Amino acid sequence: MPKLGAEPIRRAALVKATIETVGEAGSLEVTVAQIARRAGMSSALAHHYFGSKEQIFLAAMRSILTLYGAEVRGALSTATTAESRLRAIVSGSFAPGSFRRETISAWLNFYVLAQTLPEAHRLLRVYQRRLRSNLRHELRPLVGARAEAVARGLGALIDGVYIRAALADGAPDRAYALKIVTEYLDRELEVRG
Amino acid sequence: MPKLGAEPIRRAALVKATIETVGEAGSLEVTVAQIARRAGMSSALAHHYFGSKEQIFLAAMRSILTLYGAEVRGALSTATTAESRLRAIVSGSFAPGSFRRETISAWLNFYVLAQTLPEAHRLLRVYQRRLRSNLRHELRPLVGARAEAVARGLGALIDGVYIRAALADGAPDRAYALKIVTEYLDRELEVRG
DNA sequence: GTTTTTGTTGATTGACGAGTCAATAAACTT
DNA sequence: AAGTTTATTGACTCGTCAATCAACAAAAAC
Repeated sequence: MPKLGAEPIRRAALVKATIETVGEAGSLEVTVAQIARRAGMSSALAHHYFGSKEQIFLAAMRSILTLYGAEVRGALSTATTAESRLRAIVSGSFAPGSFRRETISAWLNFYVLAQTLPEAHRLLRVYQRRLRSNLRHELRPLVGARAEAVARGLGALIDGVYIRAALADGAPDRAYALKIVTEYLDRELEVRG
Repeated sequence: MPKLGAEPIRRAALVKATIETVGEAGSLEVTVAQIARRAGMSSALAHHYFGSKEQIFLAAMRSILTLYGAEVRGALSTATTAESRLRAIVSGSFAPGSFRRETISAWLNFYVLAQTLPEAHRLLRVYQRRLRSNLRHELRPLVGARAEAVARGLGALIDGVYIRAALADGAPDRAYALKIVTEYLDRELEVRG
């Protein structure tokens, strides 16, 4: 029953299934067969399109990072002032598309993958650098020389809130996560003297 | 060559080897044989003392959390005022005994383990609750009603700084990690009006 | 000095899983 | 209609690894 032009559809289905499977299992120790079954195909086909399990994981990770980037860009698109752009980056980081149970769990696992797989490591570094650079850029006019430090702190705090959400039971509380990070930002933006 | 009273020595050696092996591999996908070899014994003996790989991991995780707790308590022992105690908890969190490359990497992996293993989950929750409760207690006289929120923020930030250190290349920079968290604390402790 | 307890391992079992391959089938090409 | 390309899978290979077991060794107990 070969429909032509199946490749992109199959690849997308596998990426989606990978995130779901890893997220649900809470572990990278999932089999290609499990992923393939969830994506509605044989494991042989998964290997046919991706070549190896490693490549499947990398594609899934790229997908997560791409989605994340898109959500931040989306949030940024309506913001004009430095402060509103800053807040857009933060709230974009917790957009409902990314801040989901399985996505967070998959994210955590990909973090671990980056310890082993150089390409995964590279991907994560690119994301981190871009985030920090964006934050720094908007922070400069607001906190001057402290921009670098605040950008790093914000980045770390976002990661921390993420992984804590991975461990919490029940659905991740978006408003609550946002509140923690926003309050940090508020403190830093307060005029002091 | 059976030396008597070997059990506690063997167990300790296995726990140490587990942390090192997981830390170096950057993954939980290490074999019992690898761990046992590093600890200088056969894999059969590792199974003899721990029963299963799962139990070995749990013992290693308990060890990490115990060490962490001890370092925080140690730092606390010399502090008297609320603020100095608060700072002791923070700097204790980055004590050189805990804030090591392999320990951090192992920590991250155990975080993942907590997604799968209920007992690991429980252990992590106990640690988180205790940390938050300690922080809240010292924060109360300093920031009043904000104590709860600040305690949560600090906890998340510490975790975030930890996992970022796991990804950084080179030795983890203790002073730098401490600086990020300390500055957060400084902002929160500033008198505002 | 024999029995029991504690320590220890090599060899084996049994399961599982990544990746390959040969075969089949439907579409497109000429 | 014959040939080519794309899609698809069941069956198989080969390696790996957790866990078990039988056997051996030394100390303790009796």
